[in-house]
Amino acid sequence: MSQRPDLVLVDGSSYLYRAFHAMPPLSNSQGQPVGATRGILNMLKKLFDVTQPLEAAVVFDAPGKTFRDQMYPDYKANRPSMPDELRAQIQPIHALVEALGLPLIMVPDVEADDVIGTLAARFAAEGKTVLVSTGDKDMAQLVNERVTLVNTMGDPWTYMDPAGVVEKFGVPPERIIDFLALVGDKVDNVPGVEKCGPKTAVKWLQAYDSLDGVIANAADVGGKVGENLRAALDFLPLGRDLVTIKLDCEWPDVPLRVREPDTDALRALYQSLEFTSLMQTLEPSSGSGHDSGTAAPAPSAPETQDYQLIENLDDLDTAIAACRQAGTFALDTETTSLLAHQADLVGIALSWAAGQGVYIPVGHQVLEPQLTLADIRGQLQSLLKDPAMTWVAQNLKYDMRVLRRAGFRIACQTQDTLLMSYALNPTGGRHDMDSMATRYLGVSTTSFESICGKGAKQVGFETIDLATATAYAAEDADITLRLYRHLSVELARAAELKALYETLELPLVPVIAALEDLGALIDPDALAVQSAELGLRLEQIEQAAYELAGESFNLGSPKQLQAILFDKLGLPVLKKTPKGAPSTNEEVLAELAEQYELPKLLMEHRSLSKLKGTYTDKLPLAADDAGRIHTSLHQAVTSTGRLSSSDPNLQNIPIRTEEGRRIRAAFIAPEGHVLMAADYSQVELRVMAHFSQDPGMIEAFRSDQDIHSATAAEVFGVSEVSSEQRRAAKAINFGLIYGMSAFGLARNLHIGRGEAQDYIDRYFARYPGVRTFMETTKQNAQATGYVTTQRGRRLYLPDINARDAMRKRAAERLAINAPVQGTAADLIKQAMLDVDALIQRDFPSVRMLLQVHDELLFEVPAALADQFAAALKPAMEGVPGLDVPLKVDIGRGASWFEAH
DNA sequence: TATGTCACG
DNA sequence: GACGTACGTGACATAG
Repeated sequence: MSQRPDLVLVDGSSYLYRAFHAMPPLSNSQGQPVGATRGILNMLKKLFDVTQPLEAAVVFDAPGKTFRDQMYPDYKANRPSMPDELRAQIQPIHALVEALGLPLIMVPDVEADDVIGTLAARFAAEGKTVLVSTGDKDMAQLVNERVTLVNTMGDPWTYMDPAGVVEKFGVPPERIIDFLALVGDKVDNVPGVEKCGPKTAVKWLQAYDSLDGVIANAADVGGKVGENLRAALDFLPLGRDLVTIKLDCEWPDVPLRVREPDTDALRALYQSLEFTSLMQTLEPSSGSGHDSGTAAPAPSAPETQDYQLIENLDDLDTAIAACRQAGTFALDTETTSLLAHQADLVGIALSWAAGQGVYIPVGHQVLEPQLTLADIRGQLQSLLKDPAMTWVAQNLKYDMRVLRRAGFRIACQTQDTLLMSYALNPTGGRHDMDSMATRYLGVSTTSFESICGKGAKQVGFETIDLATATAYAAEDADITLRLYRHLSVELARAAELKALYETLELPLVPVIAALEDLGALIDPDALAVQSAELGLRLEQIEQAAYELAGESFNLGSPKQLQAILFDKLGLPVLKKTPKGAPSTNEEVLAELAEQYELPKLLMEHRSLSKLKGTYTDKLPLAADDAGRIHTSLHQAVTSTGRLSSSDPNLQNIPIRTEEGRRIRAAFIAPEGHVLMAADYSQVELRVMAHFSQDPGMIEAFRSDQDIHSATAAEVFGVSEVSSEQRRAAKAINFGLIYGMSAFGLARNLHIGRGEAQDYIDRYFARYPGVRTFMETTKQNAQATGYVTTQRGRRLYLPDINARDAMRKRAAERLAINAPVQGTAADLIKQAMLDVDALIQRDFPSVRMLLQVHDELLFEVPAALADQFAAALKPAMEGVPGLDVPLKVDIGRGASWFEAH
């Protein structure tokens, strides 16, 4: 074929297998198989170099069954399932195709052949020339004077036009279907006529013109093969249908124009695949940037958007079937509330292919007709309970809670783009869908605010008209699926981050969802009593303060306070805020309180008004009718891997002061239950011991010593440790975890800098492994740009090589702290999974209630308390990973206060 | 919305 | 020689 074709179609699925078997089993340094990827990449580059078409498509089989399986249950029945080494290469290959600027097409329910046939027929009908690149002989049926095949696997390439088909098969293209039906196809498990090979088939077709002719004259055919032919007569029409390539598939009308390659995306892919020789073929990077682990967004090539409103059961069936065929689908719920425990379903959006999505309204308060939840329940449930299906969500926990609340059971596989992004780079940007669409896909999305307004004027999604709702919701599902495809490729490039996501973060979602659903039970009356008492005391303090100040003022206003303390009363300014104003924080007030009366009152006022304003007044307002508070535990917020809690924050309930502990006493166990608290003892220091491998520190934990006393004995060289020495050692141990300086330690302990430096020197002399750990950690961070936890969680530190010394030192402190804090977070997350499994297996009546960084809180039936405690302790202490033992302290009681 | 402060680990 | 100096969160009140 000498002239340039108008359209080039690539049979990706055929090449996938051929490249896989043709190439040696290459893998890169990560153990990732890359042989087929390399083969297909080379083939595509050469093919498009030579042919230079304006339009093209690389077509792959969509996952799942096809219409042929419906026609013939044994279709492809003896084909072994795809080898794992090949399956692992599919996503990278798809990503490469897109990065090369080639349109990638997969259509559910049909095979790649059918899509190719349909496109070839369509273009040929318009008078355009088509080149089909395939290794599959069945494709010969597509050949005509405008459609040519090329097999690029051999050298030289072999082209097949109509004359070539006759030459190769002995029959013209329009007889190929008949030919294949007679011969059969072993690979696809389509039987033909027993003992009828190509020779016989050609002979018969020449004699009787067509398959119909052969069938009509079957009685005349002699010999054993004739008997076989007559035996096959019933099957032959079906066989013919099976080998016939569809020319009229439905498919997403995506543009087939060949785009410029996306060099940034290619570079990222080549790098991760370790195709280093190909890196040099790319132009220099356009971005200035520091690579913090995420590839630059792909070019925002215009995507067609096919978003449909589902108004009847037929359309619903079609959409559900498409999801089922695809096997992987995005589902996004629209609801009446951001609070999952009071969110009712308003609608469901689904997407099963890029650019496609549907919206199924079930609870809009509009006049337009819509289905009801009852109408869709069966179909949706069948999808969600099917372990062969994969549901992709953005913030899975929310949608999971909403659907469970609506009565659905979730038993399918799940994925969460929020957590994928977080695992890839916790500080790489926000992980909400709009931010991720911009960052990863280079597309901007319709924001919820632009649909529903914001602030006080915001309206519920249930009031939105169906067309607007469809455009918004279907896009959400579409983008979620596209993000999933993108993030899957990125995660495939970093095995340990993939494992972190798959084995820790994702399995934790249902555990946290259940814990949020349960909610912590409080005693609102006790809090109300405390509020009233605090109110009285605060008033007394205010009156006393006004007298001392000589005027009344707002004690809660740092600004007014500054004026009174420093301007009016002339107290010394001990410290300034970052903005340069005189500070009135607790540390300052405490020092001033040694000499003056007013600061002491202010400290008490601050403390009590905090308790009242944040806890005793507010917590009762957050409780539901049953008196339970459903906090949100965020899994993708912190830089280190910890959870965070909000609305309300239950991870900062007071404990350090007596008045504060009264608030804990208002968190109670329900009738017949106890609250059980299980704390990891000194977990961060144990992590430090593990990382540093310091013999002294490890020994202290292995022999279960009081670590602060042990540290004091070592540092101060005494056998009897005074309480003052222990306090100092404790401050050093904590400072250690934070990346302390002599200045910080001095301030904390109220000692001189020299003395603090002396402590630090002595500490490092006794625990030299710790100093080594700190130095190597910093060096590693400087070399790689990030630090890691025991489970491979990564924190990027862009400032680690900063010129600005202050920023550099701040990054160095993070380099030390993040692996420690983050590893502790990894450990307790694993503990949550293990304990959840324990509960499901042996203690189904026990409920996990809260996680507070190193503590888990449970509601336990009183009768089971002993048994559960006995099982809980080894479960938590048994979390693997450290070279020092973990220790768990367990307490229980009628309230959280008593459990401690 | 920014700031200062303080509750927790 | 000066500079700024311990990690991670979320909520509240004030003030602009």
